[in-house]
Amino acid sequence: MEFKIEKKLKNSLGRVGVLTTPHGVILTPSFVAVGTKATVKSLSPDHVREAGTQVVLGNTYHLFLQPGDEIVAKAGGIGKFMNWQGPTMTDSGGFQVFSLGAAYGKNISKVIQITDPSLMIPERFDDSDAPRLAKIGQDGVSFKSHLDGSIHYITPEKSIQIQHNLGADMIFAFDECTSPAEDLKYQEEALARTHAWAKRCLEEHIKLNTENKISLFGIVQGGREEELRKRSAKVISEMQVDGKSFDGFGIGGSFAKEDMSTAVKWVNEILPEEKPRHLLGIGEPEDLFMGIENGVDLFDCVLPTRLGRNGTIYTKKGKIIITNAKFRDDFTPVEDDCECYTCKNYQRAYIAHLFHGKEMLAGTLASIHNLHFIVNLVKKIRQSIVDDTFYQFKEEFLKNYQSR
RNA sequence: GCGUCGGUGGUGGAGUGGUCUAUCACAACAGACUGUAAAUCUGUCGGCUUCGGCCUUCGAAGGUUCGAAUCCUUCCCGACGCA
Repeated sequence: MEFKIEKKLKNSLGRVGVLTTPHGVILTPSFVAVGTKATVKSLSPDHVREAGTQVVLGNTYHLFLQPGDEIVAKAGGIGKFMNWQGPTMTDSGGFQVFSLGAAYGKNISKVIQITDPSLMIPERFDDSDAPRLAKIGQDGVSFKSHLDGSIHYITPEKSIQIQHNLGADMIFAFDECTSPAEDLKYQEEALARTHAWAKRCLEEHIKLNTENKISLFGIVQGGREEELRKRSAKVISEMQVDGKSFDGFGIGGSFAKEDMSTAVKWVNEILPEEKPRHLLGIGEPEDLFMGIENGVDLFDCVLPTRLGRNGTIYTKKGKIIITNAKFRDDFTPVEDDCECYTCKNYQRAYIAHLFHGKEMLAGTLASIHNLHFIVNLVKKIRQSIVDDTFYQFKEEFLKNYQSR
């Protein structure tokens, strides 16, 4: 993998680059489509490509459970297996430590709405009895399969082994994505663990990466604490094994919306400029502008496809819920100037009808548009940096987007 | 004409003397969703409301009762059976 910065955004951390992988070139910043189980839900690879997507991200935990990484390896790797010819990535399962652990059965998610910091401390009295499918030990994480209840112990080494079997171009270190509700003491503990695991991931990766085809991204954590975030960025970027370090970096964690931009900035001011940075799991239009302005090169997010399947569609004037009564007789396209397959061929009334009728095509058409919308928004932002019109573009876009 | 069974909120369908504006499902309406336990989940779903309540509902009208969707009478409507 090779990363080249082509242009920088003045007075900020933002940049435009070219990331070359064994399966093709990625023009960054770029939005990565999420294909957890080696499929971008409801879309064929043709749809994904036609939406402008350059990279797809699969998931270690999910593919390990089903169909099993050996099967994917025998199929020729995740790309071949799912018939995606372009670059691929896999997430390490670190997010599942959070989503199936601390967040399990709770109302906590990747981005939470909290303004009052005092509200963020509580949680961790003794909730060790709380039901969860992921339990953290010093050495790794014990997962109870959400599919059949079987127990699986995932260590950093195991995650890397699975990811090498899956065979994506870029893989991630196994980390612990912490809940923002954890207190400082826990964040420190978890961060130490993430760092120790990162080292083990790097060691295992170097051992396995004999053909030098796979690139490993280290993940920065640290919650909302400036000191921890900066420490993590430093530790992860300086980490070396046999003179080798991480090829790129992920920025992880669950954020309060207000904290996200500061956290990203703290981290990217420290991470080495010449390596790519991936803001994990982030995705709303506002966040993409924020991330790019603050030096992020790659994003992935389930929102385009999840929102699409659930009936929410992106437009330049904000999101619309296509099942709303007013769209039942709206015979215009979702967006009249959109180039996606959905907009070129279908009316809102028809898509609304498909959703009301619970037809499978509903989620597909909505996801095609949403993925196209987000992927191309990032492309346009990239172009605006090239054209020196980033700030104008951002202001204009957000004014329209938030006008409703 | 006689007999039997039935008529419950948009629909289906519970409830058979008080805890009933009435279980539940569907439909409808609105909302949520950020490294996918997600084609999922939440809320509303008779009217009014100063959100504490108030008023009106179970085919219709009477009646019994402290109290009726629930019991009785008559009527209306539907299905089936016998003439």
